[in-house]
Amino acid sequence: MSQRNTDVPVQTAEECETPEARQACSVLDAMSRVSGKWSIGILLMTTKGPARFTELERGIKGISRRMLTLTLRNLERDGLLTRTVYPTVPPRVDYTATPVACKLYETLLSLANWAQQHHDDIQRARTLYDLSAAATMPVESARR
Amino acid sequence: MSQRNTDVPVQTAEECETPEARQACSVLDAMSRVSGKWSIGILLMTTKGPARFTELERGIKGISRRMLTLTLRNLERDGLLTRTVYPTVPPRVDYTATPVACKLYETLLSLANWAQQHHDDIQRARTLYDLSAAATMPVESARR
DNA sequence: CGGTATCCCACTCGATACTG
DNA sequence: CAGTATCGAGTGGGATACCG
Repeated sequence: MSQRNTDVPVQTAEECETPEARQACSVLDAMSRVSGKWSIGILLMTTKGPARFTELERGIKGISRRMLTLTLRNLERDGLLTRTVYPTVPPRVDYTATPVACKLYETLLSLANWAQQHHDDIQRARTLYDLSAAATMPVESARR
Repeated sequence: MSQRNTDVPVQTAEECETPEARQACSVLDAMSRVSGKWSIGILLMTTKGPARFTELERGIKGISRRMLTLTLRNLERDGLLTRTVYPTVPPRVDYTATPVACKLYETLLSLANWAQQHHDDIQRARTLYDLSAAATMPVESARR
């Protein structure tokens, strides 16, 4: 009910024979923790101090209650978020990133840097690729 | 036919108002280039020199022809892979990671390090979480 | 050898409504 | 306020078969 197929994508890093495959699995492993549309945004808002449910809901544009809850639960399950309930009326719940998550966030910044540096390169490569692909099959491109 | 929804997940980094949101988008952007089950493995094998189609197919355990082709095409489209065709008989195609992809791979290594360092923490957090979740709803856990 | 073409299922995510 | 429950669409990816 709470989770399903979240364990072991294909094989764990330990089960891989070659060291290269182990590294690939490790990367996959790390990425699966923060995959999904909303994990990064939530991590981002909770690494700078506790955030309440509604704070997150308002701070992350476009997220639905359902997805916020689901993503929070998954992050909590992985030990990346701590959930603190204050038994007040009305109820109040704080979410805070754990030290492990903060470490992760730091390494994600280098990814962000890469993306910012090469975003234009990639964009150009794409349009170029799409253009030449369209040129070789003009029928398909005209169909849309 | 070749691609579909690969452009702009929700909003581009430029469109984000707060600098935090822009970084979140950048990370998402970078991850979307290598998301999917096989991209990392392919990148891994092609950063150390050219690799042929069948080499990749054999080197990456569990991948199907279809997914190999699809992932190769996407990476090529983003300018992360160069595809070289030798008009011989039988045909021969080489795939090589571009310098941009090699830079990406370096930053992915820090992610791999994070995963390796904290894999056990996360595993422990999970079993703990699942155990206490099962304890609070014994009916659900007995149902499976 | 190096791909396409089809079919199909599982899972993710969004929308909406209800609740302690 | 901080969630759950339910439904339904879209997509990622596997299996299989065929092709230049």
